[in-house]
Formats: sequence, structure tokens, C-alpha cells
Amino acid sequence: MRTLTTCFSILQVPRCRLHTLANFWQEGFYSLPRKCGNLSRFRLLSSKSDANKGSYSRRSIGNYSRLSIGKKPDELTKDSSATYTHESWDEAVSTSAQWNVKRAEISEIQKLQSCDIQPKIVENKETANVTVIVFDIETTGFSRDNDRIIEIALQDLQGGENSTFQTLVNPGARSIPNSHVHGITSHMVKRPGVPSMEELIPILLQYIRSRQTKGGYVVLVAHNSRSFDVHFLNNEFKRYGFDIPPDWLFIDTLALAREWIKSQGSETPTKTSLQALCTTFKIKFVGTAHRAMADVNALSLVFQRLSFDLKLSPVKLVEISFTASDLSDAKKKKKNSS
DNA sequence: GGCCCTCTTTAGGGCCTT
Repeated sequence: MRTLTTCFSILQVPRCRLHTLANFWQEGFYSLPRKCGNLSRFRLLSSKSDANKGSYSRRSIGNYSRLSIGKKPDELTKDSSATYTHESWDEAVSTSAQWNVKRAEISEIQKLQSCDIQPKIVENKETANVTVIVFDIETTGFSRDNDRIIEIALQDLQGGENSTFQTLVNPGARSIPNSHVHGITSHMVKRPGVPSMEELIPILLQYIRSRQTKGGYVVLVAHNSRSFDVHFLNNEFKRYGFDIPPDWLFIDTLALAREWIKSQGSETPTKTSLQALCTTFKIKFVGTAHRAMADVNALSLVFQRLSFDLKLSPVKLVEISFTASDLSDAKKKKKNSS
């Protein structure tokens, strides 16, 4: 059995469940603290960031985490009261817990995960129990077949301890020709302590499972995920003999942004990049763009604004979500028809 | 590559992701 050290534990803490968000939308975005009470501890674990190598401010992420439950989306970047300890990305993953993962255990987890998730949730609108996790990947390029993931970050919007996860990823023999984009170099990822994707996948599976509640479901949110992130994840999983669990539901904020623009009329700027959306929503982008956690931090704010304006309840999120197999099926269908 | 828009659908250009 291989032992890996990573930046979270599976300690379960009291959390504000998102299944109540539908009510929050009806009552107003700003009533979340009252609803969540002391359970909504939107705090982050002290995982790593790097002030020198394309980094972001952990302080700012803390601000978001604390404020997102109680203030207007456009006020989320104004507070500066939260404090976090910075540590160097020279250590790719932090060490809050020992993590032992067997491939056989992952197989058992995947057996437990059922198909036809969306119909089940939609049928049971009153009790839809959804965990929303915003994520982002950095890669060696745009080619889903030839390029590799070199960094991944996730943030569970319900908060609580260990609500963030981030790590560099060792891409093996693949070079990194686009360090000028994200600042991630071969030196940073090709050294002891940085997991390969093969080592990381079981950890990811268990981390996300640890964020799900019993009988609940997980929605993974990323920008342009339909065309980019999900395909990369899918390829990496298949490359090492894994499948993306069928109950991982994906949301593409690019599609939400286009929908939002339609809802605003013709005078709204048409740019839909993450940075353009931050500008549109007056969200201060903290840190360096194209580092995974910095992008996740920004996208979390953007997503909250979009979901608020578009009145997206958890059930609605499930309805508009897609699975990795949806994309595979569409690809096969397209291939057969051509 | 997928999606959207338009000077469109038997197409082409632009945006978005690193």
C-alpha cells in the first residue's frame, strides 16, 4: 500500500448544506449567515501558496470564504480581516493528514456510486443535497490528448475545514512549454513530493467523496469545463485505468455567463473570459491569473454572482449539469455521424 | 474542441480553456 501525504483530512465538520440554497435565493442572497448560523464556518485549511511563483493571496481567499455567505457578491473583496499563514509551494502538498489509498478501495467507492443521478435528484426536489465544488486545472497546453495536468485546485463552497484542495502534479516526461502562462516550471513539479496524476486520482476521489454528504451529490464547477477541464480529467483518469464517477456532475460557468449576458440585454459586454467576468462583476482578481487556486478563488465569486442573478437553485444546477460520460457519448455520436 | 452568433444551417469566424 502506498502512503501519500496531502493537504486535507476526512475529518467531517459541521457544515452549512447547500440543499437549502433554493430557499436562500427566494429570501435573498444575503440571509445565508442567519440560516447557517455557526455551522457555516467558511474557513480554509492552511494549504500552500507561493508568493514568488505566480501566487495568490491566501488572505483574500479567507475573505471570500468568510464574506461569501453574508454579503453582496460585489462586496466580497473589500474585507481584509481574515488571516492565513503562507507557506511555500516548494512543498507541493501540505501535510495536515496522512492519506492511505488503495486502488481496491477506490473500486469499492466507484461501485457505490450510482448511475442516473440527475433524475433521482430532480425527482426529489425537496431534499436535493448538493455539494458544490469549484475547481480549476493548469496544463502543459491545450491539447487534451498530448498535454498533461500540472496543477489542480478545488474549493468546496460550503466551507468548513479542509474545504480547499490544491496540488501541483508531476507530468512525468512531458515538458512544460507554457511556463510563461502560469509560472509553473519543470523544476517545481518534477521533484520528490509532487504526486503524479496516477497517485493523485485516488486522493481526488476520496477527497471529493469526503465532501459529499450521505446520499448527496457533488457538482463540480469550472470555466469552460465542457470543452476543456472535463476532457482533460477524463483523459487523465482513463490513462491510468480509472473512470470519472458517474455522480460527479459538472457545470460550465462559460455557459452560465452567456446565459447571464442574454438576460442583461445588448448593452452588456460580450467578453466571457474569467478575467473579463471579474471586471464585469467588479471582483478583484487577487494573485496571478492561471494559477489554479487563484482562478478558483475568482471563479467561486463569479459563480456565486451568476447563480444568484440567474436564480439557480441546487436542483436547477443538477438539471443543467452534465457528466463526463455525456461528453464521451456526444463525441461517439458525432464520430458515428461523420 | 465545443459553443455561439450571424452577413447561417450544404458555413465560417470568434471566443474560451493552458
